[in-house]
Amino acid sequence: MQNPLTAKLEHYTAFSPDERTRLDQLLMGKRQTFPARSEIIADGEKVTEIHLVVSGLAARSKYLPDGGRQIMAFLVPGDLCDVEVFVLEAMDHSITAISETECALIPAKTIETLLTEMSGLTKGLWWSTMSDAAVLRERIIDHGRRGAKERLAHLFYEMLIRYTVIDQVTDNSFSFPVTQEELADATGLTPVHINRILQEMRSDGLIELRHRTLTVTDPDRLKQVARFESDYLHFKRAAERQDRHGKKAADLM
Amino acid sequence: MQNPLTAKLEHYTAFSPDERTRLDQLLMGKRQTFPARSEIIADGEKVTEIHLVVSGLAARSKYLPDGGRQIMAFLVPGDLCDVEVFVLEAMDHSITAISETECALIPAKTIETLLTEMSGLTKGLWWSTMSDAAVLRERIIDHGRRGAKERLAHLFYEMLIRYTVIDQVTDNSFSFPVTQEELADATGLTPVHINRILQEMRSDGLIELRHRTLTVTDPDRLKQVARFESDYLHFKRAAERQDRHGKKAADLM
DNA sequence: CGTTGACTTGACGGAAGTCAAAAGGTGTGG
DNA sequence: CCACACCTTTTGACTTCCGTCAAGTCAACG
Repeated sequence: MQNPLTAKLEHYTAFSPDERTRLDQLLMGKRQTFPARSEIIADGEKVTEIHLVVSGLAARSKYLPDGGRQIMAFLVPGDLCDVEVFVLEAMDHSITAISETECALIPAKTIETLLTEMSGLTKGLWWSTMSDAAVLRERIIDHGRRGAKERLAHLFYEMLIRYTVIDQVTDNSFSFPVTQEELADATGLTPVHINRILQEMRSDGLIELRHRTLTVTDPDRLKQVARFESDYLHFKRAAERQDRHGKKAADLM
Repeated sequence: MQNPLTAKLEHYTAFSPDERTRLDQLLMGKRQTFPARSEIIADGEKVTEIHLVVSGLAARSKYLPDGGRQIMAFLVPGDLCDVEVFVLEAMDHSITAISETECALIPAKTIETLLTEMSGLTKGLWWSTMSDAAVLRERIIDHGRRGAKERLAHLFYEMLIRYTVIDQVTDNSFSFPVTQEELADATGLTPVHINRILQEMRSDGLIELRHRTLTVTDPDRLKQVARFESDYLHFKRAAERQDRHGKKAADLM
């Protein structure tokens, strides 16, 4: 059978014979087979090899504290499990085998070489893509497994962090000029329902949203309500470096 | 104020002074300001410049045929709007300004240079990230704006295409060894509800799901039920090249 | 043939949607 | 400075989709 990664990528572009050979060689290395229902990569794991699905079926999923589970994507042959190691300190979700799944392992060395030969801009663009994807994954969990109030709370808390990172938060307040209808569009709820939940959150003393400004009255409790658990925005390094912005952002997580 | 892109990326890694200078220079070029509620990038547009939000607030969103709208992500200063042009023929969603938003435009030339100096593997990895993100975005629309039946239908149709691309579909049938509970985890529904919907779909003559094999009895109608509209998997080039797999995959879209 | 895991069925409850109308803001032009 | 239009927010009554709980069936396998 043809290399499924090349098969997939050729739907996007044509490769030179040389490039194709190199891609094919990636699958020639170490292989590992995982039985059905086993964990290919655990949540929180620090991955050093990239896993590529060669046969079988796997899922990118997240286990929630309440025992629930959200599958964010199915991985079929040709799909990569953990490209995000380029950015992430550790996995922010797990990869599980649905049926018996065989993976090709692409060694860390190959990858590190790539990183060093990349320009700062390339890295920046790529990281941007990957951290966006992390936010998207979290939003899927929101929509799939969290109630309306949790969902809104989660969105607000996420925005609090993201605005903190770019240093535009003062006294837990920041400009967030969205209408209730736009909040509805973002959370997959209706404007009417958003309105009712906002009232609840206000009377709970969690937030204020007035004059296009969001004030997080009680960040800790908001975080709790949101079940904001994972460090999915991956600002760990910032926390370690303890720089000006980093310290503030790290405090929130 | 500091360059918001650098500010954000420095939370991930340290840059050399040289790299930082080059990143900063990106924001020194052309700028464009978009009024509130205007479209920064239209769905279907072919973008030649990368847009970086410098100030204001924008949203990555999709307008649905029924007039509804799903916001998939908010874009704050430092966020890139359209890195996906590296893979996509055209945007599969639109970017709209929520409040007045200023963007820095990174010219096509800068980008093309990057592409040529990238190795095939790097491209492969990056594309993989980006097409995964496209699938994630579609899943958010599923969860936010589609009912249970549409959601399941959409998942099935997506899997049909993805398995077709890697040439593992015969007679609209392919191995899809998931339990109803796993389908529930993937769609954000309950196993019980999945069961009832599957029964409906079976009696509608849309699909069969038995013995770990999914048979799409009526692909056209399944696609309709799923409101599967966008070409979000971006196999256009395959369609153009009319190769063996491509022709089949293209027929589905 | 009994155990296990997946699937099926029914009765009931609740979170969120729908529809419709009123109230509150905001900006523009007279 | 008022009046008007328009948009956003708020409120209430009613509906529906989907979740919950719980029991029961079916098929595979040792």
